[in-house]
Amino acid sequence: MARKPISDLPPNLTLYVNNLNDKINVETVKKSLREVFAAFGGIVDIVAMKSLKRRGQAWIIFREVSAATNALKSLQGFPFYNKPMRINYARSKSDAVAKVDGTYVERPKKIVKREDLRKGKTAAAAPAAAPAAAPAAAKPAESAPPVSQKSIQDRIGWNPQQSVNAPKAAPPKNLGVAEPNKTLFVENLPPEATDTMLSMLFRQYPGFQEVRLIPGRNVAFVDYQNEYQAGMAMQGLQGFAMTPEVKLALSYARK
DNA sequence: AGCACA
Repeated sequence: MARKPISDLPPNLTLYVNNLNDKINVETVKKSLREVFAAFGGIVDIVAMKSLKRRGQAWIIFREVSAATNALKSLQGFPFYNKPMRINYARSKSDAVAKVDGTYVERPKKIVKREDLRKGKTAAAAPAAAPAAAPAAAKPAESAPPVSQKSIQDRIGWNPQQSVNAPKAAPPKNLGVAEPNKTLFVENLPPEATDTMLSMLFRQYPGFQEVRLIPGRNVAFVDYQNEYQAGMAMQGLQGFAMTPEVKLALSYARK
C-alpha cells in the first residue's frame, strides 16, 4: 500500500508554517522560530509579516533541503506559543534562494488595488460600518499565551501518540511514586532539542520557571514554582513525542 | 484561513 507522503508538495528549501499565534509580536516569533528551526540546519532567512493577510504564517528558508525535510517531520504539530505549528513545504521558491541561484527576477511592483466599491449593493456592502462602536470590554492579555491545567491534547488538539507507530503509550514510570519535587528530570531528549524548544513545551504549564538542558546528555531539568505544578506538567507531558521516534520520559528530580 | 519576498 502506498504510504501517504509527508507533504503533498514537493520538497523545497523553504518551509511554509502556519497556525502561528498572531497575538505574539512578529519579531519575537521570528526569533523563536529561528531558534527552534536552526536545530535542523542552516537557516538563510525567515519571512513573517503582520498584515491581515499574512499574519500567523512564516516562511523558513533553509540552506539544505534535507534540513527542511527533517524540521518538517520533527516539528510538525509542535506547540509553539501554545498553538500547534502546521508545516508544509512552500509552494514556490523564495527570493532569497533565487537570488543565490541566479534565477531571481525583480517582481512587479505591488499593484495598488483600486477601491472597487460597486460590488452590487452599495448600501448594504458599505465598508464604512463604524468599527468605532465596538470597543469590546473584555480584552485578554495580548502577549501572554493563555495557560490552563487541562491535558496538552485537549488544549492544543494534538495527540503525539497518534502520529507515531508506537504500540503503547509511554510508560507512566514514577508517576506518583517518586518524591514530588518542584524540579522535573527530563530524559530521552532528541539531540536537536534546544532550550527554546523545551521552554515552549514546559511553559504551557503554570508555575514554569526555567529549563536547564544538560549538554551532551540528552537530559534536562525543568523548574516549577512548586511540586504541584511540576506534577501537572509531568502528567501532561509524560510520553510527549518530541519527534516521531523519541518520547519524553519525565520524573521528579532527585532531591 | 491565509503561500511572501516591502
